[in-house]
Amino acid sequence: MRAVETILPKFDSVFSIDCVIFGFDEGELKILLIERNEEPFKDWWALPGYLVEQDESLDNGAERILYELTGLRGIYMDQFYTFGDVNRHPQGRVITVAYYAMIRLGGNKDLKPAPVTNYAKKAVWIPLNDLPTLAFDHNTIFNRAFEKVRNRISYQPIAFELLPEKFTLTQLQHLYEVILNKKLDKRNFRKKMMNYGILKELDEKQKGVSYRAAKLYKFDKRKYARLFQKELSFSK
Amino acid sequence: MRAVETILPKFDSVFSIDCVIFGFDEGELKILLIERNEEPFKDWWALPGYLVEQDESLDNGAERILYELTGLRGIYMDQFYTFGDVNRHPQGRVITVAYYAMIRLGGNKDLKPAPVTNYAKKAVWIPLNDLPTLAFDHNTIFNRAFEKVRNRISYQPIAFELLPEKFTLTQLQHLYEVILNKKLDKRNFRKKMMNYGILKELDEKQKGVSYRAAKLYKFDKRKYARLFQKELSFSK
DNA sequence: AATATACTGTGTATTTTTTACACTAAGTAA
DNA sequence: TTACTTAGTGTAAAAAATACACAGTATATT
Repeated sequence: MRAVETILPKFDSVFSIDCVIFGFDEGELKILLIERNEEPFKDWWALPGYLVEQDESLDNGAERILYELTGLRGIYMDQFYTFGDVNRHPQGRVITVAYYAMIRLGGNKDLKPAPVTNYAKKAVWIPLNDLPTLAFDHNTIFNRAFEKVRNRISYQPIAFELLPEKFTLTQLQHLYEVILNKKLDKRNFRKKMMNYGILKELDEKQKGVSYRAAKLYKFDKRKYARLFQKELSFSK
Repeated sequence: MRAVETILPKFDSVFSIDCVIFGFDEGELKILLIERNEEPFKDWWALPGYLVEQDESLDNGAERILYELTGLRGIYMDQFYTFGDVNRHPQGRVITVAYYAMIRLGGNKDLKPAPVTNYAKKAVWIPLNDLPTLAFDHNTIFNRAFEKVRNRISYQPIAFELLPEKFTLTQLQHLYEVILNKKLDKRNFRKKMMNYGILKELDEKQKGVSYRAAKLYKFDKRKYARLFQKELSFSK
């Protein structure tokens, strides 16, 4: 990068990041919403998001926002679209870069219940079916994120982040069914999942159920990473 | 959208759009580069792109920039990623929203040779293999765009925009081979393409070749649009 | 101890899709 | 007429996706 002539104006941008954070709990898909504590849209429900600091990259900003609301770090986040309609923000031109993330609810010990920030009064997990009208264009942003996730899960196993560390195949299948909104065939589902080669069978069984306990599985991160190397390819 | 309390500050953002514009000519993939006429990076090669106006949406900005450089309107452009590293722009915090587009070279009568703008001295089609070092982080942006295109074309027929209106199957195959950087099997390729059901066979043949002329085909936009409805789906 | 309950875990046959592979036909140029 | 160059075509084999049903096992109940 070259030295800047001092004559050039200095730019100071204002833009935001919004995060669609998916969680899965009690058989339901949820997203994390905040109740805003600032104008505009004070007291409205909104996606977690905020203006980006001058000295943080987009990815870092997304991580920070997630951290402030959940206490979690190091979660994989995917930047999926940038929204920039002229009137999307009442205070002027504010474009927003949108990310989605998936985190496990239920048994995540690091997950804080309350936000570590003051632009949100509170943060709450809301089932997808009960989404209220959101501030700004956040409903649009959510819809796009969900569409992206639904699409992607059809050919890439991205949903593991939503499950507890140890899970049964039935739980995994149920998660898929909720995301895709359709019933799947048990045997074919298992065949497909095992074929991905990213599940590790544990010597352990489900506990606390009043019927035959299922085997537990773990998600093998190393093999998962390798899977992503060999990309889709056109036939010869 | 609610009325804004006058007490709130007014935001004025500065951000840019950069376009990776693919063309295909004489069997080669090219992209459109400009030679910059402004600081910073005056005289450097760069992706066509500029600061976005306060009153235009992202998509409109992308369209405008394409128009200013090529004289073309109504070209499909896909927003694929937003780049926001802290130091990517020497004048301060300027994030850039990146789009790619595909347009037909060779026989496109509306395609102007020279830019209709003054931030670029000239605009030139450069073969992908000869790309120079570009201004800002534009090499990174290009790489990501190309990766996206390569990936996407493996399962969606997005390359038609690059060909002349009437084309032979061999030309189409050649285009695929260049993008994917591998040889494809002629019979299998034809089978697959015909199966998409978006090609219309014309009662017309190639002209001016010194060997048996091939049938010409046209791309059927209506069927193409319909194809996109039925999305990828997980097996039952 | 017997029985009811509820979910686990498994295999095979069929269909569809993908892949591999090579020669004749048609037009042009000499 | 012949040589040259590309067009155009089919089939068999392999791989992947789909459809489909029942016995096994842990727990709870009586």
